[in-house]
Amino acid sequence: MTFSATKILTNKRLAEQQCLTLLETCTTLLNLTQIHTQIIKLGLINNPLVLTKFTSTSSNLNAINYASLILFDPHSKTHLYDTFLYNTIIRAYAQTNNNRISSIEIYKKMVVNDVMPNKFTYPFVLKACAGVGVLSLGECVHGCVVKLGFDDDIHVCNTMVHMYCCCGCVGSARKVFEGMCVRDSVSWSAMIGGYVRGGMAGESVADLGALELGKWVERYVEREGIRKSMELCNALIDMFAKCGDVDKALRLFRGLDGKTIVSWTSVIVGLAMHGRGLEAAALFEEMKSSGVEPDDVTFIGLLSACSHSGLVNEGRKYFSSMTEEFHMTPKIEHYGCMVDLFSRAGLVKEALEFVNNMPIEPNPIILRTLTAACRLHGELNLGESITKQLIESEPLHESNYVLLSNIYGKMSKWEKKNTIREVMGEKGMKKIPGSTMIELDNKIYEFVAGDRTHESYKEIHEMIDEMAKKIKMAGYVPTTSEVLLDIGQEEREDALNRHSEKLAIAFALLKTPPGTPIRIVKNLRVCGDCHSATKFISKIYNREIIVRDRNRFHHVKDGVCSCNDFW
DNA sequence: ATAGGGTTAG
Repeated sequence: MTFSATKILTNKRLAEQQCLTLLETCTTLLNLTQIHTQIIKLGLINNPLVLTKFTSTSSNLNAINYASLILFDPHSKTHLYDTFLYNTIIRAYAQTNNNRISSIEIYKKMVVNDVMPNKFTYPFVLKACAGVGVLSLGECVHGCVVKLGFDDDIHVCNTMVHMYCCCGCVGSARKVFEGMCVRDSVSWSAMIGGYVRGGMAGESVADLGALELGKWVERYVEREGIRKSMELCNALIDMFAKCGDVDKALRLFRGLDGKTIVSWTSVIVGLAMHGRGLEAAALFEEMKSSGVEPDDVTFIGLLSACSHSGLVNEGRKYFSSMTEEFHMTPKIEHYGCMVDLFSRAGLVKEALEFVNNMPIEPNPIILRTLTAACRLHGELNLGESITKQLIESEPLHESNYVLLSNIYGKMSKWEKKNTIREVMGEKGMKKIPGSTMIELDNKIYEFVAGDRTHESYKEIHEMIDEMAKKIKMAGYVPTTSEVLLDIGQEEREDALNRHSEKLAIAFALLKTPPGTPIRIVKNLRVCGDCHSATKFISKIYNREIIVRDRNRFHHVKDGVCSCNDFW
């Protein structure tokens, strides 16, 4: 009797072990189905170890899907482990790239089935919301957190900060952050990361103030003696670089001991944004000698650094070193960087040849880079044909139409250009209007082209006229060919003068004492004419002008821009 | 048995 009981027990344990081993090696859905049958047969459906294993095979989407089937399997009576099981499945989905929405679906089922979420549930759910980026959903979850009283948990709050930041709502993130009674280094990294990304997303309000805010954050962290973890330092480096003080970022980086690949990559990317390609390349070499292996992200940073500084040969060299020296397979992103490198440097033929010889199909992003280069360097027919293909493959992507319309503008095919605009109108698409922001005396001002609503409208326009006269005398030639409208020369010049960059600069010249640096933020890429005019203005008015573009910084001083005209 | 933050070209 004793013997057989032991035997059954041993068998059970053996079966359990067998299932665990099977799950360990399982790769396909078929295998999973078989294992599931086995699990039911062996009566292991309520075995927590087996179920955990089932759900934690998270790298395998099939396994996650199957695990969620098990959860709703009529054979399983999972009362004891309900919350835990839901949590593991929610976590598994939250960690995938494309199935975060399932994570939220499971959470909803959890609520419907009256299974109580616990404080471990919410970081997963919020992470999924952050990944999906839907604010309303996140807000709803926030409401549940408050209702259940989990808003006093530091982990939950940290993820809420992260979630709001990812949804582009830095203000709400800040509110949660302010409401926390204890903040640790994770809270700060999440908040700093939010300000940085807020800037990148064009939520310029955050990022204009961010340099001052950043300094304040650093002082605060120092004063409170908050542990400066590697993640926090890397977030600070990234923030200072993206808020315009790349030297500060470099100093912080130099002071780090135990630099990780993320630290190196952050600072290389930072230098790239500021057009300091040679320094980025030098740092890359230093990194190699210090024994840190570059990864694919490092190469994106490095190649974009070459691209933004016009270092074509270096870019080529580094691209081939990826395969030859580091035995990596370049991804579509790296090919994209190379196309961008050639395009910026005006080597349209090389760019085209490169695309034709690529071992993978170019994606729409690469094709758009190529057509933009075609437009800029006069290969209009080629540009037209590629853009038409793009519209066919992505009929809902607004920038394809803008590109084609601009190509027709450059060809002076006004009728065709108008047709495109009409098509866009019919489809309810609109070109994003260019705008420029500036912060003066703690107030944010936003300008759009031809703005007449501003209180100082008259003064600004007088200033612009004066600016135009002075810089023309110094040799500025308005690039009227960039005005893609069917109008005469004088009207073209006038259209250029009403660009939002020029309005903001004129306003700053009026309102700030001589010699003060001017910091402005654009939502799109800076236009060629404004770039040229800014250089002249910096010299004549003796001002340093720092322009933050959609992609990068331009430090304009004494008639020279840090981008060396590659952007 | 289960948790949070940092790097990515156009």
